[in-house]
Amino acid sequence: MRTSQYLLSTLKETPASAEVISHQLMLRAGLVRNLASGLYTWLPTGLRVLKKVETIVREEMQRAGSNEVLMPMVQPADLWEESGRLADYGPELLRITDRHKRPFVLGPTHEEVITKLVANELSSYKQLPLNLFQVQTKFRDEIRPRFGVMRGREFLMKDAYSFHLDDQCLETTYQKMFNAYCRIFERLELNFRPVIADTGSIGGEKSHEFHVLADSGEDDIAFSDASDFAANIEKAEALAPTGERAAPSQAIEKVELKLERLIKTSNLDLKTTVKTLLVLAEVADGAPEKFIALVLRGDHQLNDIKAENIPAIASPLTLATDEQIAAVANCHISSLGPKDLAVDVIVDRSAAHLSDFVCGANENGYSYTGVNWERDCGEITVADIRNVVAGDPSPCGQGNIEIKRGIEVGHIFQLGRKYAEAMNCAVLNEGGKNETLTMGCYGIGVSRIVAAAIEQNHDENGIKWPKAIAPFQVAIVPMNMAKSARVKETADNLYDSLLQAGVEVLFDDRKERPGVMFADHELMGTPLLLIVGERNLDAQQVELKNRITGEKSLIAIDEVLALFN
RNA sequence: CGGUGAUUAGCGCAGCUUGGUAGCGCACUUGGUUUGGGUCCAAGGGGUCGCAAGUUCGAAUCUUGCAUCACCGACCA
Repeated sequence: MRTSQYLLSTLKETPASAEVISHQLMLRAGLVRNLASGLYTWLPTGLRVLKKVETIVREEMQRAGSNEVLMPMVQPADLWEESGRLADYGPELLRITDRHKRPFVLGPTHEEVITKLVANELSSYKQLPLNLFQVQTKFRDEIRPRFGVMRGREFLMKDAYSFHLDDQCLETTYQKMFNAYCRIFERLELNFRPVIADTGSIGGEKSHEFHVLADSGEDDIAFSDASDFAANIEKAEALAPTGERAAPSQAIEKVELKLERLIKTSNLDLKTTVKTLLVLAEVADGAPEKFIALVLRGDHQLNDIKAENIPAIASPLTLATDEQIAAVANCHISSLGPKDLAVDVIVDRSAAHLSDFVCGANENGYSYTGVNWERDCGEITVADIRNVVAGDPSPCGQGNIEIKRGIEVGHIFQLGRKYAEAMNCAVLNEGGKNETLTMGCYGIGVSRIVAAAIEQNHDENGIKWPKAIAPFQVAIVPMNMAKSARVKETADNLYDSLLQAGVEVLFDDRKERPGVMFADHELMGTPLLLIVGERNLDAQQVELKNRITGEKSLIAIDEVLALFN
């Protein structure tokens, strides 16, 4: 490709709307342009990268035995009615109506369509297992699209679905997909981790997320520093502290200071205090509202998901209002404490390990010191309700927890029979009986990967593409071609021979100063530059510059082709 | 959806307090100059100042409403 025929569209200045580095660079390097909130046009350079990611994903899915299909983006709302998700999915599902007033949705995912398809196509267990995938545009009407294509409303996704008669077969495919995903992210040269995940609203038993590690990521991931263990922070178990709890050594004492003041004035370690939260309890329909107290060590944070998973606690988790707290404990939230509280108390494992601790006295402006659980607070329930923090022992039993930010680029689930049951997806088994299938589903955010790759591979001059997804393999940058016939001839010849050899080459034939060309190619992240100048032509050489390492070397013109074999 | 802020040329911004017919830098066009790291000089094109209503002799500027965009939060395979 010659730049004179190409839409380069680089920008010197950073558009004000771009927050994260990948979004800034994607705009500056001319990869995408914004159309409306969460909607992007892919320009030629961006599309080249997107297609390369897509190709790698496709190749590895096919290698793992998945068949490519293509399903409509527009789906009849009836299907969603059938699965029960029309009501569940909420406003993220964009609903539309056709000219006959029939309701449709823009597909945010394709479980319904694929399950319906398979229900119609399969009739015998002999056709199983079956694995189908597509690369398709999805639409989710995100509450807050941000970070460019990282969280757009319309995005490109590879989604695969597998169908099985039994759980063991599903497990085998799940493992296969797990391995295929690892291969994909290795080929993309991304620093990634598979992470144990919450199955969330989609349901099912087993699930892994694949995260690209980057500070700008939206998810917190807990790692072991001594093993492969990694889990979404929502899912990472906080183990009970080891060893015996120390015996009470202090007498309980009431002091006239708010807990907050007490911590400040007497240099109290937060780890020797507990904080108390009041949340709604789960009650039968029609029963009066009831509350439960949750107690955490002062330095720890409540994990909403763990709390919600406790049956006694109302889901979604709802914190009591100031008025409700006053009604229960006759004090402000800052003076709540577990002693003599008129509601059930659930204590986090770490808080439960404390002795002689400090807490609120359920009386405005007063606290207790030297508190001990059984002696002063009576019966308590202990549970894991906090977020893990760096330094906690890893739940895998080896090493300690480390926390990093990640960008979720892949997610694999064992779905189970939820959709197959709803859509009546069954085959005849060996005994001639109808049997409902079990399913897996496996997603990869193709467009998000482009952004994630930039987050991990850039410097102050621009993008540093991994070789496998660079828009061009090499750019020819001629020095003062307009004045030098020799430079022009050499560059032309190099371009022709590289093109013929099937190399993706960008020939910068603009009448620009060298600095402008260098800056543009560095911004776009082309891995190799071939610099053709008078300086080296007498020796029949051109300069080769590596974008990643910054290394420059001279190379004989007739050896250039050999670089790309 | 709540909180905050923004909306003036393709991009980045000033002008608004104190109303008087719109400006700077980059980009773009033309000519010259320069040519191994974003040259320099000159001339030029481009804006119903987000939309609507109101106040006023007169509104980018003041008032009201609406829309869009972004940030923080809640939400999220």
